[in-house]
Order: sequence, then C-alpha cells, then structure tokens
Amino acid sequence: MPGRSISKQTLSRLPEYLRVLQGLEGQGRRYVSATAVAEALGLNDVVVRKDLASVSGAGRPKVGYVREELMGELEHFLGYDNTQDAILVGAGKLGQALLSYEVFPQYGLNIVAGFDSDPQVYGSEVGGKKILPMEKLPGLCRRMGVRIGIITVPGEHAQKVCGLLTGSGVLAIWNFANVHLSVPEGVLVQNENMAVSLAILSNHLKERFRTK
Amino acid sequence: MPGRSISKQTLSRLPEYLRVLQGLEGQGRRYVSATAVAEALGLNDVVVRKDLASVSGAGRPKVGYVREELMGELEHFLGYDNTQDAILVGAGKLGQALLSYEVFPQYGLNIVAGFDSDPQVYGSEVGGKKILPMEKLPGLCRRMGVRIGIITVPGEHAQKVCGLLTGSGVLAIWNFANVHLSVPEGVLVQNENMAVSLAILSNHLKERFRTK
DNA sequence: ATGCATATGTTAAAATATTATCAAAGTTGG
DNA sequence: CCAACTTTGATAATATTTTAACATATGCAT
Repeated sequence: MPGRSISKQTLSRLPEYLRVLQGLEGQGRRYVSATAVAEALGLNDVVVRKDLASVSGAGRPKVGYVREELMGELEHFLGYDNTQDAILVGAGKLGQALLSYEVFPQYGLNIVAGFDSDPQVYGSEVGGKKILPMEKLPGLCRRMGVRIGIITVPGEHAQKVCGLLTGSGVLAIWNFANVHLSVPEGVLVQNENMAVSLAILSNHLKERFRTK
Repeated sequence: MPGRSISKQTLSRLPEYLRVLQGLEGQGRRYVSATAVAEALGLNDVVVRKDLASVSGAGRPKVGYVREELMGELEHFLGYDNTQDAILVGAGKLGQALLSYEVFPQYGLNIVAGFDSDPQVYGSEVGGKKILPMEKLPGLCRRMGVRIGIITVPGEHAQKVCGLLTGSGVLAIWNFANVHLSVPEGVLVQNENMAVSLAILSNHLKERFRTK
C-alpha cells in the first residue's frame, strides 16, 4: 500500500528493478514475474516481491506483473513524473558534466542553473544552463522555490555553500564534495561519495586475493 | 582485529570517519573520541566504536584514539596506500571528468588510460591520460594486470564493454551506466547509480511535504 | 591519594532485514 | 472440468544490525 514510509534499502533497489524492466523493453513481453527480476539482479525473490508490494498494486498469480504498469508505478513512486527544480553550485569539471547530463529530466530532476564564484566562469553556459554568480543564488532559490541543491565545489568551500543553500530554502542536498556537511534539522544530505565506492571495490580485490 | 571480513555497511562508514578526522586536521588536537566522531556524523557512538575496532588497535579510555594514527589505519584499510591501476571506458563528459579528477590517487586509484570507440576521441589526452582505441584494451589490461575497470559508456554499450573487461582479467567494475550488468562469478560490480541518490532525495522531499 | 567524570569495549536486548515455508489463486493442457 | 504447474502474498524463522546497559580503565581536580 503506497503512502507508507519505505526503508532506504528498499528505495535503493527500486531503481534497479526499473533498470531491469527497461532492459526487457522491446522484447514484447507483457508480463514480468518478481522471480525473473530477482534472478536478473541476483536477489532473493521474496525481497523483490515485498519491495514491489510497497509501490505497486497486485500481481497476478502465475503470470506476474504487467510490465508497463509496474514501470509506471515505479517511476511514479520515484518521482520521475513530478519534476523538481534544482540548482548546482560549482561549475568545475564535475559540475559541468552534471549540467550536461541529459538524462536527469527523465529522473524528474531539472537543473535550472549553475552557480560559481569565479568571474571567468559565470556568464557562460554549460549544457544549456546559465552559470550565475553566487550573489544571485538566494534570490533565485526563493523565487523559484528550489528545494534541491547540488554541491560540486571543492571540499573547503562545501560547508559554506551548504549553509547558503539551506538558508535559501533548500531542503535536500546532493553532495559531491568529500566532506561531511552539517545541516539544520529536516534537511537531507545525500552524499555521492566516490570514496565509498572505491572502498568497496578495493576491499573486494583485497578479499579476493586473501582467500585465493 | 584486522583480517576479518567486514560488512558493507561498516565499510561505507569508514570513509566518512576519515572525512571527519581530516576535517579536524589543523586544530592541533592529538586525540579524538569515537563519541565525538559519532556526534559529528549523527551516528550512534557504539557503531563508531565497533567499526573502528575492526580496523584499528585500541583507543585509550578517557582520551580516545590518536587522530593521526587512526587516520593512517583507516587509510591503510581502505587501500589508499596500495594504489591499484584502473582503466576507464567511455571518454564522454562524465568519463573526462573522472579522468581529470585529481584526487583519485589519494584514494589509491590510478587510472592508467581511457578508451573510446570514437576515432574523433581516441588519440587525444584528457587529464594527462591517453585515450586509446578499444582494440588496445585487452592487451593493455593483461600486460599491466589491471584489475579495475570504470564504465562510463552509454547504457546500450555497457554490457558489451563489461564483457570485454572481465574477459581481459578485470575483477572489479565501477559502473556509471544506468543498466544492470551481468558478470561472471567472482567479479564485483559497484554501481554508481545516480538514480538511487535521486530517489532518496526525491523521497525525502515527498515525505517532508506529506507530514508537514 | 581519592573521588569524579569521560571513554572504551563487551555483553545483552531490541529492532530490521533477509530468507524460508506454505496456502491460495490462476493459467494451461489434457 | 480437472490436474499440474507457476507465481503471488502472507506468515514464520533466521540472520544481521543497531541500540542500550554496564563494567573497566584513565586522567584530572581536589
């Protein structure tokens, strides 16, 4: 039943399911079973069924779920059809890559502008988005009711930028800087911490060579 | 006690601890307590202590851990001092950003080269790294014993590239493409799935506006 | 010295998450 | 129309993670 609060782990798996379903597109299969999805992802089938139950209506025994319908429900739950405005701060290499990332709109994310403190940079345009000077940030956020801020500045400036964002009404921060951010109650920080991924990769290799 | 296998959750927190410790650098504090770290990150202190116990020697009651020592142990555990070679496939915007990312060496990752199938692109250099044609991939991997592959190609080519990598001896794949990859037994895929982060952000906003 | 406050580290309890089991539903083929 | 088979969805068991409680060690102030 939708409306219930959902665990972060389940939430993280939902996009994976969607990926699998998208991968099946064009094969003309009308139905998909949770079992098949589970197998494709190397997961337990009960996990998949439970996860799906929290976002979707019912599957039909013996046949499974209607693929398109399920995709729609997942997309809806993930907010892909409810686009949110966001701004990005820090138009360096990574920031530019994100500004140019064409698929965000499909995920319900619309970056309306980038900001940078470097006069060499602001005034230019990247990925069709204007880069503006920092001074304009609070005004634009307030005016447009922007709720999502993306931080791609060097670590030493991240906390300052973070404060500016939350002070301008931003409620969710996607942090690519390698520092821990302190935020007021009620604001979410989602760290895109490459170091975490690297740690997992590195640990895998270490384990592998320890055991064999 | 080091040597034990460690949970992915603990592993994910270790880089966070390191960030906090780095943040404390230059404050002249010789000791840090697990309690302080926990507070900075909004975690339970016992979690921190347990996690630290799995990578570090002992802390001293009343004072905590020697900050520098602990940092060293974390870095060692995370493999920062044991640099691994990697190659990157797909020299688009994102690929270029990663190739130019100067901090990877600090994390023990050394990207030795990029690969791309576009003749317009290969032959060039990005972030000081050569972009080579795909044909050279298997040879280079084997010759250098490369274990880590980074995939930044469009989704539709990712599985093919993945197969090429694993076929060339790669054991750990860092996947930035938005598709699920199938790999042989023993190979790890670490998905850097932006959609997951976005889902978490979006869900936070949804919950927030539902409850207040 | 002695007591007090702070931090560690261990053990136990509680909460979550995963996996297994099973009944009911529904489809297909005879 | 019945039996076999597949898949769902619920319930129960297991495993894992987090949190709480406590005993012990250490430094510091009196």
